[in-house]
Amino acid sequence: MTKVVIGMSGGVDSSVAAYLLKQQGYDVIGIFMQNWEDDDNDGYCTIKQDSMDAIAVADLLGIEIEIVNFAQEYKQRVFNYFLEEYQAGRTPNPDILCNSEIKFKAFLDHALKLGAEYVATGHYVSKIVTSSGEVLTRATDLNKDQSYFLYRLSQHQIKHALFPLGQMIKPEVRKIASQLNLPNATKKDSTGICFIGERPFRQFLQRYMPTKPGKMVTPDGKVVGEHLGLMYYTIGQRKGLGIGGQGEPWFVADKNLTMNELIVVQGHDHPLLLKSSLRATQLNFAQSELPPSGRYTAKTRYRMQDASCYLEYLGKDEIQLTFDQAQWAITPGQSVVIYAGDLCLGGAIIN
RNA sequence: UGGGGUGUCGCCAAGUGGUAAGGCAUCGGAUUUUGAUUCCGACAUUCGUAGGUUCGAUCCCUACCACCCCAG
Repeated sequence: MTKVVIGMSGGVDSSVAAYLLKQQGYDVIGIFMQNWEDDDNDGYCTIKQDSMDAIAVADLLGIEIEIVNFAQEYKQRVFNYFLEEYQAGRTPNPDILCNSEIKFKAFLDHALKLGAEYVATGHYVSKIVTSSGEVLTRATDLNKDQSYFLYRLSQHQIKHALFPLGQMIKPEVRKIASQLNLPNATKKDSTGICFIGERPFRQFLQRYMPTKPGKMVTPDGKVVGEHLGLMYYTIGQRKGLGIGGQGEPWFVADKNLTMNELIVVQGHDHPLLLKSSLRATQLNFAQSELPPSGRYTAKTRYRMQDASCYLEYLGKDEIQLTFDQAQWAITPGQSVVIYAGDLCLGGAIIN
């Protein structure tokens, strides 16, 4: 029997995924990953509840479950980067790194050591084999598709991954869960930074980065408010600026690091919020051959529609994408993920 | 000091003798494995203060206060 280690988070998705694997005849072992250790008791920590749910589900399904702690690795490989990026005024996506560094690295290594052939998760994504290797493809449930978060996986990582939910749609998953009487059948979908969870974000960041107040200015230099520190804001952000007064809402359009100024503009469709091209580095493509220059679609943020664009290489590790239609709030630190039809080819980090 | 103007929710801002629009901000919720966007909901028994006229005033009158502008 092929051995599979599945990451069980305590949520419905990974629970049903575990069930499906078992149905498919795999030798399934569940592992609950603890990747964050809270140094305070602010009540946002759901690890205890989640691990109990995972254990309850494993019991019900009749599979073994083990708890492993990757908090060390998470801090070193994900969280430090996360903080560095914020310090630099960018907006990182830690969950993408968490996937490539923890779930499909530390965890994968652990699984391989246990003699497993595959690691599985409850992600909504599929994969197929092409002449130049295995590639991820969009999930059947386009609404839940998580290929964006997994674009950094390498050939080796994809090869050893199983995604039982790739062809499922969420309502089916919920239905199976309730038919099985899983305790988490109606548990709310989790959101928030993976493992850190939902908590007041600014407060959380403030534990690691001191505030550094400055001015909020319009593109022509008019001071319209005060900010607490450029790292607490992201391009396209509207909420939390506190600028009242006349007319349309205000959005963050840019940051001036040297002046410590936040550039804000009024109106959702302000031209400064729309850019038709971008450059990105830290390329990652799964297949052995780089995709040739040409037309693809790409998304600049999770939950954005991917848009058609032209890809060209500016160097060994830099690409430029030119979109047919300007994209809203392209943000340094975020990832662009490139698709060819339903194939998720890979992507890079926006500069 | 004389002349003029203004004073409505944190900020803009309608309004009228008949019992307070809207927008921004804020807060709550929905959506979301990046607290971005988007969406929904809440949000002035009260209209600078004190009197008066009136069945009834935020809107009319009087005084006062505050701020702004022009004179000086």
